[in-house]
Amino acid sequence: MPMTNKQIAAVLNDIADLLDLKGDVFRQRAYREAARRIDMLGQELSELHAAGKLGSMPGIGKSMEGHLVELLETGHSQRYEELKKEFPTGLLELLQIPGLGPKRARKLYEELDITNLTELERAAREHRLHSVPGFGEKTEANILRELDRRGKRGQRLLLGVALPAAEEVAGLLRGNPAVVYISPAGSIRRRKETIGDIDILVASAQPKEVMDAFIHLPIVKEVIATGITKSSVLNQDDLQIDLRVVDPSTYGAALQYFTGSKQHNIHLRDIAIRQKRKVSEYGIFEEPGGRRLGGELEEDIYRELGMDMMPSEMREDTGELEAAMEHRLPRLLELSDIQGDLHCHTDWSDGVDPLETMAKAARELGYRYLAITDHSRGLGVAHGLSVERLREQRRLIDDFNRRSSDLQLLAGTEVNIRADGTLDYEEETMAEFDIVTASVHGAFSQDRATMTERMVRAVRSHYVDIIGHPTGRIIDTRDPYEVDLEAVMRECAAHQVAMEINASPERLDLNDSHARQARDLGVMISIDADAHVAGQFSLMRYGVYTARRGWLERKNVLNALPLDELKAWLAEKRNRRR
DNA sequence: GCCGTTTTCGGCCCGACTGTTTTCAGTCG
Repeated sequence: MPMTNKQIAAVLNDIADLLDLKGDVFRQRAYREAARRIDMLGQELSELHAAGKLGSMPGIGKSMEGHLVELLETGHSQRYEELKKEFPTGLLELLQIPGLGPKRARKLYEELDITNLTELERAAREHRLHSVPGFGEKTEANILRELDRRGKRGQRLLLGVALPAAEEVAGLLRGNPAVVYISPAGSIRRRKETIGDIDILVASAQPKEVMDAFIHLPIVKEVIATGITKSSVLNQDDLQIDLRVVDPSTYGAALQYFTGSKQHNIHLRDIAIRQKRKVSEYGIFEEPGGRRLGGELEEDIYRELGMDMMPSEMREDTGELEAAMEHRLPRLLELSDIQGDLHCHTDWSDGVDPLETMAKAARELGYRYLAITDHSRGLGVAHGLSVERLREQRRLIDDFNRRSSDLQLLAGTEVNIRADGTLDYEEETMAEFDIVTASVHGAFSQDRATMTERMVRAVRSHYVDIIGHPTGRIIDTRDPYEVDLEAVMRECAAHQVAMEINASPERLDLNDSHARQARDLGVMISIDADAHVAGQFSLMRYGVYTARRGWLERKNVLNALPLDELKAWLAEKRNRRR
């Protein structure tokens, strides 16, 4: 069993930390960059290796390729083992304390023989730290405070929690006359699936007034810090929200900078240097001389470098800067392109609302179609539908469609993919549905080969239109099951089966990089809210964000098709069956 | 260790803040 990407990235990051302790800054950066690339990769390294394509990855040169091959084939790295002999491994824990970097961690090791967090805490409590040159009273107190906060700190926030909180604040401040521009920034603006900090950027010539309004908002429970350029508060849900104020003349440059990602900015500035330009959060400048070329608008930065402006979701340094330079950025899917939702549940299975209520909510969103896809009979916990109840529900759907001119309901199912890859209804029942989503709901712990075979079998059944939440992950709660996703994708492409981006913020499954891989392999994507109550249709936007992060265009998305084209797609598939 | 519209050698983002400093190193985002 070869190491997974996550495991390999963890080893490379450890090596980077160890190199950092040695003071080998640039080599450290190379390892960290390789780890980052691997972490974001849409497919397993072992597959790339098997295909002989490891060396073609950007940021991976001859040496790194050698390390990766060694890790994949032997499960360990000689370089790593040697480095670990130079420093006690507990020293790496110290680097996780904010304010403690490689230089000072090493100093603590050399001067006080501190080799792990426990020893650090003891030394700090005994006030031994400030005997080390460069460590004073405050540093010691800060380290103690951070040690104390450790453990209490929660996980990263889901975008589905962070974005509404940021939008609420932005909405409340937008009407303030001192506010010229306002926008959430950082990973929220890039619509990453999880968020570290909630950052909001304001352009104003009267920062005092903005800060005053901010810290007195009704949603503010506690003011953590307040200054002229930056303030931090806790809202009623104990979420920390940071607000920065900049002068309107530098707003674009600041928004560009604070949106990131860090890698995107580093690469952007590197390109700027080659063009004898300098980019900072204050603008874009000519070098030498420093004449300012722009910066009030975000577009200024990209335009002055000869690039098209790219959506914030793309800014992860995965090729968007090159594409922008060559004027070949994709035209990303928009929420308004979505014509309907192909996956929802009613009170017939484990949903809350009746079918009529769900249909009404879909109509209010302007959808042209909605697939009713309750669970199949084998899923007892979710009140899966028997064949008799399916027939009954079908009559209800037909009846609705006779009365409705604007919204069409499709009679569907979210059929369970059993452990052996067979589907949960007989063939003659499967043949009656307008649309079929098939999903794995149990036996998650099968080995990789079994799970892959199981899903491939479902794809080949000829009755399945969409594979639902294809990896089964729940963010920060349940890992994806072991499966050769690329093999499943190839099968989907060959059999005209779409894959889902489940838009529920705790799923987002497929994720961004998988979605991009699916697109590259020619797999259609269906983006669905998987609503179990009418209000959840609005979660669709999170799926669209994920699709945009995966560079998806309208043509890649099944439910961006108008109803007649969707029906044609489904009919073509049904004709293939014969 | 990576990379190339100056370069196969010699670079590798930029600015702010903090705490410890008499002018700056370390850390962070």
